[in-house]
Amino acid sequence: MTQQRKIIYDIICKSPLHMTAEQIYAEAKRMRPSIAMGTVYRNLGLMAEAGEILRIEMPGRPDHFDKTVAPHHHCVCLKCGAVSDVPIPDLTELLEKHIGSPVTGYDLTVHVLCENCKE
Amino acid sequence: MTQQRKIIYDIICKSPLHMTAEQIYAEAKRMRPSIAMGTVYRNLGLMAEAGEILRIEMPGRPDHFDKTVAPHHHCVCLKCGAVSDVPIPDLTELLEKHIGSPVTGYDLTVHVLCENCKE
DNA sequence: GTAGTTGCAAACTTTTTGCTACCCA
DNA sequence: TGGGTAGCAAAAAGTTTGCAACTAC
Repeated sequence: MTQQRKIIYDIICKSPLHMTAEQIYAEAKRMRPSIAMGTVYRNLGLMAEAGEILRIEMPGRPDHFDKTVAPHHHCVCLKCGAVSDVPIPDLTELLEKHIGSPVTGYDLTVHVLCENCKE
Repeated sequence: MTQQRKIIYDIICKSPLHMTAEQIYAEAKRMRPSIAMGTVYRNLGLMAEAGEILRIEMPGRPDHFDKTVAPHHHCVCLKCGAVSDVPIPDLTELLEKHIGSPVTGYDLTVHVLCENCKE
């Protein structure tokens, strides 16, 4: 584990938000101005693959990253783009019941207006 | 409605598949070799916005387009990337019940192995 | 005639990758 | 001292856009 990776990992762990690579980069740059975007992406990818962090993908938006690696769901605010956790049980069984064949997994993102944005 | 738009619309309507812009472009080019990718994207965007076709977005994959505009759900084959319809009821109420606040909408893509790909 | 559309190419966004130099275990 | 990284810059993939020429009505 290099200094860079530690910085990136700490940013994710300390933040209550689910940040994008861009946001993590900006934050990391404050602590180590020489850090490169490529390094951020590379380490995010490696940590996500190793199961140390969770990559949250959703259509049309940059990936976000979550310190909570246990499977769970997320919502995104349609106005500001903020991503947060949401208490929904696993839907695999329900989906299989309706589809009638095995389901490998699924992507779900709930659209909401977050507290700040629901004017 | 220009010739180009009509060609694009017909391709979508005639195909049982949910094609990508790339695939639609390839098909359109056979009928009108001078057509440009930009024209395909522009018309897909315009028709999707007008509600004449449905844009299917999912993380990490190109958009697909569907002639069925009524809201419904889709699955994607993890092996070949083919997208098809899937009979799942609307989940808005279920989601709101769990979350406890209004839900504007949601993205759901079910991961499967399609008939051809389930070894 | 003119508003809208084409084809082309360039720009854009997000993410990945090739490369050389470097650092540390 | 050699395998894994960093930093940089270029590339990749998918999509959008600016613009001059052209179409359709």
